[in-house]
This record gives sequence, C-alpha cells and structure tokens, in this order.
Amino acid sequence: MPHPDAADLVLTDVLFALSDPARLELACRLTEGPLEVAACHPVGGEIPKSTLSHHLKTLREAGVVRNEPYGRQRRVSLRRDDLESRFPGLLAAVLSPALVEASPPR
Amino acid sequence: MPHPDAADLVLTDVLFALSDPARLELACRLTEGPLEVAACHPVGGEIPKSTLSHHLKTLREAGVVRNEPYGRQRRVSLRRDDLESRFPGLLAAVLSPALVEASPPR
DNA sequence: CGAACTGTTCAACTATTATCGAACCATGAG
DNA sequence: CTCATGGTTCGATAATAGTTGAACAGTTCG
Repeated sequence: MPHPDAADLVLTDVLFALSDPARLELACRLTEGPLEVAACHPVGGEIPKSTLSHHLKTLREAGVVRNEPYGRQRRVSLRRDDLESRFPGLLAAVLSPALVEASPPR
Repeated sequence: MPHPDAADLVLTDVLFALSDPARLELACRLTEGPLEVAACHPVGGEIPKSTLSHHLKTLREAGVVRNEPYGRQRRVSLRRDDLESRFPGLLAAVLSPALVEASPPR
C-alpha cells in the first residue's frame, strides 16, 4: 500500500482530496488522533465499506493520511508533520474553518 | 453574472476550485493584481476561449475571483479580503507553495 | 447603425470521479 | 487448520467535470 514521500506531495492533489465534504470532515476528526478504518465513517451514518475505502485511498495517495496495519485492523492517521513541512500553515488554515462549519454558531 | 456573498463561501468549493493546476496558477498570478480575461491564459500557451471561460466560472462560483465588466473587456480579480475574512490564512497557505512550485529551485 | 473586439453561454462529447456489491486478502482466535 | 473479522480490490454503472466549436451578447469605434 503505497504512500507518497513527504517531499513529493503535490498541492493540487492535497487540495482535491480535501475538497470533498466527507474527506474534509474525516481529516478534521483525525486531528484528534488516529482512527481505525471502521471509525472513519462519516458522522451522519454508515456508508458501504468499499466507498469508505475509496475515500481513504484518495486521501492516502494525496499524502494526507497514512494507513497502516494495526493488529487485524488498520489505523488511519493524519500526516501532520509531512504536510506542515511541505505546505506550512495549510492544514491549520483548512481544518480550523472546517471545525467551525461542523458546529455552526447558534 | 452571480458572485456568492463573502459569508456564503463554502470551503470545499474553494478547495475544489484551487485543486486544478491551471486555476491554481491563475489565482497565484492574480495576487499581483487584476487581469483582463485575455491575460488569464495559462503560462504554457493559449487555450480555447470557452475553456478559459469555464475555468473562470468555476473560480467565480466558488468565490475565489470576481469578474466584472471593464470597458469592452472584463477584469478578473482575486477576492482576497473576502477569502481572508471567511478562511483566515488559507490563501497564503495555498498560494505561497504554489509560487514555489511555479519556479522550482535549481 | 454596423463592424470589430472580448467574452460568455450552449450543446455535444470525452474523461474523470463517485458509488457500491461481490470477490478477495490478511490477521488473530479457537 | 478453519473460521470470523476488518479492509482492500475489482468491475460495472452513475454522476460530475473538462474540452471545445459555434452561436450569442455587450461595448466601442468608424
């Protein structure tokens, strides 16, 4: 399961990966810490395993997340440091408004 | 020709609009100042007018650029302030690496 | 007005991406 | 080893996005 090197991250690929609401929301939750794949379903409800896996692939191939074996499961984590070194400030700028959108002011 | 209000900008739409190399590069050049549409062709060479217009539409509908009449032409400008107020730091984080990619270190 | 100039919109086609069931693979438990 | 569990990959289909020529619209200039 290939992951791009930190130095090879492509900005447009990262932006594209994060331009989907479900993927952005997941990236947001991953700031809290790694999650098993089963915990990566969108908040609203379950989606088919294959669909989820596809989104994870998009994020992984863009270099946004790492996906590694963990016991009999797999653990998904945000590549914070790699992203920060290649695109400083990007993650913070993208995820902080996403957090606000997730819990709109009332 | 509709432009979304600053308050209505949607993060995923902005990210998507900037996830295309030609559009990202244009946004980058727009930091230098407004451009007429004719000057918005990608650096490599000319593209059909309709294709360019379509990319401008994507950027405009996402709220990244403003497109207003200017004499017999149209002037395209970056919506810096609106983007900054809605998504602080995003533009800087996205466009500064884009500048680097445009002129790779030798 | 009418022609030239700049761009946008339309419509058709192509290409990429999303979705999802089914088949498949790896790991750990019994 | 065998089975159940947790995920990925495959293949087909649907949906969305990109590309383009041609038609159309607004502005200026003669």
